[in-house]
Amino acid sequence: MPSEKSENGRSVNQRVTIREVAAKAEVALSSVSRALSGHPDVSDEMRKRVKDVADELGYEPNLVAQSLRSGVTRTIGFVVRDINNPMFALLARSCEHELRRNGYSMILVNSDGNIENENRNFSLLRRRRVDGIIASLVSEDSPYLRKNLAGPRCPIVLLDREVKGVNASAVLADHAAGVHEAVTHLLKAGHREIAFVTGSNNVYPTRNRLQGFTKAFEDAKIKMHPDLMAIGGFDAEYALSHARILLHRSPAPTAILAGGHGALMGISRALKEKNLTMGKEIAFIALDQLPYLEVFSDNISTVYRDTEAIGREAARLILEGIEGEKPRVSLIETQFIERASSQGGI
Amino acid sequence: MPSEKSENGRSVNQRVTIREVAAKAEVALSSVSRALSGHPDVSDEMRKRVKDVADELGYEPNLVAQSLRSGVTRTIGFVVRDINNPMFALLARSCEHELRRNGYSMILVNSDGNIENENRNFSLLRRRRVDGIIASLVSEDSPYLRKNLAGPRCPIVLLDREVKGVNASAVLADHAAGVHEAVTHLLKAGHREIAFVTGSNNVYPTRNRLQGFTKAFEDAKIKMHPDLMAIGGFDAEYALSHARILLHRSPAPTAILAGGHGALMGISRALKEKNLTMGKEIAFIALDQLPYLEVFSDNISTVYRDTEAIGREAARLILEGIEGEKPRVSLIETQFIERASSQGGI
DNA sequence: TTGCCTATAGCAAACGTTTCCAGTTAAGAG
DNA sequence: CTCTTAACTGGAAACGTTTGCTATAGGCAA
Repeated sequence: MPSEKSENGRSVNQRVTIREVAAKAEVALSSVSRALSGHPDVSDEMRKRVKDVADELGYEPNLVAQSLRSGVTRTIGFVVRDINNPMFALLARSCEHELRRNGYSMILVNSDGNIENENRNFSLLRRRRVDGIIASLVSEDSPYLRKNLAGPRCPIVLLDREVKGVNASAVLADHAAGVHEAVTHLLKAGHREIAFVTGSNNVYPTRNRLQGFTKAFEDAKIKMHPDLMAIGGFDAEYALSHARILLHRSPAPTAILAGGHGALMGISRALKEKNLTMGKEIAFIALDQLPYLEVFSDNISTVYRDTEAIGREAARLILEGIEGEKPRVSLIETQFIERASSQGGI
Repeated sequence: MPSEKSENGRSVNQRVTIREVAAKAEVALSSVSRALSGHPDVSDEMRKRVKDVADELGYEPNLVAQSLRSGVTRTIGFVVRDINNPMFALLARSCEHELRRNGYSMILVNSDGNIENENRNFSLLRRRRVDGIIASLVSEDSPYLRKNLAGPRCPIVLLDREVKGVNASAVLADHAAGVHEAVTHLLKAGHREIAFVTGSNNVYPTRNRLQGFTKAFEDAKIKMHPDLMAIGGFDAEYALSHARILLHRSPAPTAILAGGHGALMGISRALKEKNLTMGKEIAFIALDQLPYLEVFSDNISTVYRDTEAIGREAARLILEGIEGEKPRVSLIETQFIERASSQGGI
């Protein structure tokens, strides 16, 4: 009968360890470790012998034990503000790709837009002893922030967030430039009643976009209407209800800017309700090139930024940090891309 | 001057360990461990004392050490075939949510549709000693498959894949039913030249959809045209080139089915090239309710399955497996949802 | 020949937990 | 009053690696 072959005296269920490799190769544990990890103090003969035995036994090093001993987990934590936003999928993907290329794995945790969850996520990553954390924070003024950004003894990269006084790298998009370009375009086309729906200004993108927005008006020496701004929520519900209100205003807005995925959803629903078509009765610009737009709505004007580049850059910054370099801020450019939806309305 | 306070005699850079908690509370290491892990053999007084000291010192257990000792990592590996498919984002998200709710973290690795990458990914997860693996395989006949599915000493859940003779759970969608419904609908509307573009049949969804497709013709006692099927690639390029060919056939197809994200992309581009509008000159059905369709293309008829439910179910199956239950297969229903795009063409 | 250096190998102590086992105390039973 | 038992507590050995230190051997210069 084909017995549960346990040649080496151990149960077949046990995974093979460095100890068994050492025994079979008749060398010391330390030699196996060195031979396999590429340590210089190993003779060619020893290395070959150990590698052969390791292959033969199908030895796969225990990363948990390696981590405990060496203090390095080769794992990066990615805290994402709200994974509902499809941009994050793209970003996380390119980031993971770059990290894996460098021998790191990524643990992705989602805060669902909630500060308490975010705090728990940071704690989890600290307990897991990740080598670095990439974070898209829910807000820049959470009470846990100091602890979470200063506490961990690992490099941190913030995505599109500005937190003063912490020693973290950051990837910031230059939203202001793109928005400035977009709004200037609208003003030149004769628009005056330009509405703007976006999330609250406790995060950098909102503030930065606002800067570009107001500066465009200033540069054109045109007075803007503060009551056309709905600054307060990134979710579709907020955008929907505020878009409804804005559309009932008189004079009605002739153009409308959507800050992010939720705003895009909400506004497009509100427009449909009132039977308004983007690019005809009203000009529309999305302040983010959301990935799904490429597919079916290739007529939507956007302020574009290269999301995959942001992910890659975040990965590079965290790797730099791990190698001991000083934190730094990396600026990503944005650009207004004119398509059909920003026509009309005038 | 505010010196680098090192009250406990250790460098401030060192993380606090169970040892320091034990010292400060003047109890044994083992008592601290038991008190914090909820072990029953601990007096109330001891538990309080330990917890107070732990809080005071800001002790955060080292999950790496816990894992090494206990053999449990509370980590699930998620091998995804190709994260380009936006459905996976949704699926992974709901899965991660369910896992985190149960105290598990998820490591997501992407195979980019490549068998070698997939093999490396499995190896990585084994070395990380994950407690379970959820996998969407590149193909069902990769040479590494036996090793990767039988090798790891942990439960496995396959997503929409059938691999005979391995002891794994699976979440399978009942594509056949939805496709049967969709094709029957088209046949009743008078369509005869129904084209079908999808990935190769070395994965279950293709084979299963094909079953539903042919059975619908059989049940209607109508002969189908095999030359209207393009079975071979999930990527947009494949779909584009084959859709072009199909559209030049004579008689031209009056309806076209897209199997998955890539097919949808490719076909819609081909239609645009020929200036054909879905629901007018040609009927169109997407064999997957892709998340972005809800947003702008709410007129696309689809065969729907609840992607988030699939993610949740995968999480539950893996947790079951960890608790020692036998692997099992869970079937998810699909359903034809008629919208405007499946009109016309006749 | 002697001494020193280099290259390599082995031993054993970590890393931070959990858990088995044995010991202590106090309470309850006889 | 003694014995048994229950309820805890402490000590120490794991878990599977890496790594500092020591030992050995051979080569080479003096």
